[in-house]
Amino acid sequence: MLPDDIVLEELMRLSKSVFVNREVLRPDYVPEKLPHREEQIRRLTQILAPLVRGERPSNVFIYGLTGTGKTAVTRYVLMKIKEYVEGRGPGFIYVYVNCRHDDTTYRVLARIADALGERVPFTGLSTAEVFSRVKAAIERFGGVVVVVLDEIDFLVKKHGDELLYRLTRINGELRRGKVTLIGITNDVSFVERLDARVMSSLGEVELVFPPYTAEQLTDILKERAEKAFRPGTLAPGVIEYCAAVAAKEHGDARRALDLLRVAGEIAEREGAEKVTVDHVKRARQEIELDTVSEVIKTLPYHGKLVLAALLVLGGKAQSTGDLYIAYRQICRALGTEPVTQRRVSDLVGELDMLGIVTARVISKGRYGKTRVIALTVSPETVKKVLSVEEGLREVLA
DNA sequence: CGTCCACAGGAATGACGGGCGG
DNA sequence: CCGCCCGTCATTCCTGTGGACG
Repeated sequence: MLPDDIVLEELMRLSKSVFVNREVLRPDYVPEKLPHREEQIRRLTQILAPLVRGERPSNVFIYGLTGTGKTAVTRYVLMKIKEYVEGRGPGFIYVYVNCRHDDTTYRVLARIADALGERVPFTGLSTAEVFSRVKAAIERFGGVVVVVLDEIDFLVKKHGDELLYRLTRINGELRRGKVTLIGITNDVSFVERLDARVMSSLGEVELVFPPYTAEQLTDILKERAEKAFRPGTLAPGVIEYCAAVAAKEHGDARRALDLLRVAGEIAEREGAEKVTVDHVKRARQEIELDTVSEVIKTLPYHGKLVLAALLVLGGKAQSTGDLYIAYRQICRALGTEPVTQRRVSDLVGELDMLGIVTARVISKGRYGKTRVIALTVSPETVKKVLSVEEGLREVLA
């Protein structure tokens, strides 16, 4: 094929695409406009304004459910302040850490070190060593370091608040340089479990992000769709449908944007002229399949078996004990040594955290206290993903 | 109104593999 | 290469508890 033909073919293909710029719909895209978050932007800017003078702002604690714009607003405001400060005064460094991904003390510290230009090995050092390296790096830098700890509840759930405690006290130990912490969480109950000393320090200022309504989601989607799609490629009602679905799931803008993007991708794959509501419906299924297989992939082997046991029970178990019995049967069928009930209890907790199962503690009075466990995704999806696993196809049949 | 069930979930511990500094 | 430290999966032992039953 001649280069000319390649170019022509590619141009033809692109001109038919429903997208002009699909990046705009990606979750990590920081838009120029953040509809219905004006108040939060204003507040956060006020709080962080001391950065302009090279001074340390108060620590900030931000609450709000997933997809309510916490991360986007925080990054947006910090980016803008950084641009403003550029060449105008003392600079500052900002570090963004997602604690869902970096969920150990070590990894969080390594992230901070990295942003300060201090290379830290993957593993091998003691956390105390990394901590003192971070401190040294901050003193060398000498300015304000803003540390954003997103989804901070993950870190605390797994490793307690020790790191937080140390970070909130770090300013007293530093001879030069200052640290401001921005903690972000979507788990409100998490606050109660936090040490009072940490909370009073971390929560010097608090900021709340309410969920979006369906109408607000529609605005957000319209805004982005204009940049993402070629004009006239969205069938009527598509945006409203995405907004309605996401509004039902606690006003999650990320979900709404994902839905729209994947629907577009499906339409494009089929060479369709327009994105329709039907594409959105299929996008829902595809997204569910993706998230479920992603989650299951990271699960320990016995975690998968526990999930299989739940499937055998029709997607819900009245008690951990019931589930454990079903799990043991699966182990027997596979000739695998079962783990203890204590361990299964933790695995259930893990599945709950990952959001593919809900586990509510209930008390049945005289008949004990247990957890009622139910699948939150469609059993077919889980079955499809689990069937890939060695020997499980037969067990599930 | 106390008891007592069926677990929840914390704490300590260990085996294991991976990775680094010295 | 050794010794140390890490994260992960798992065990053992344990204390705590909401509320129906007696």
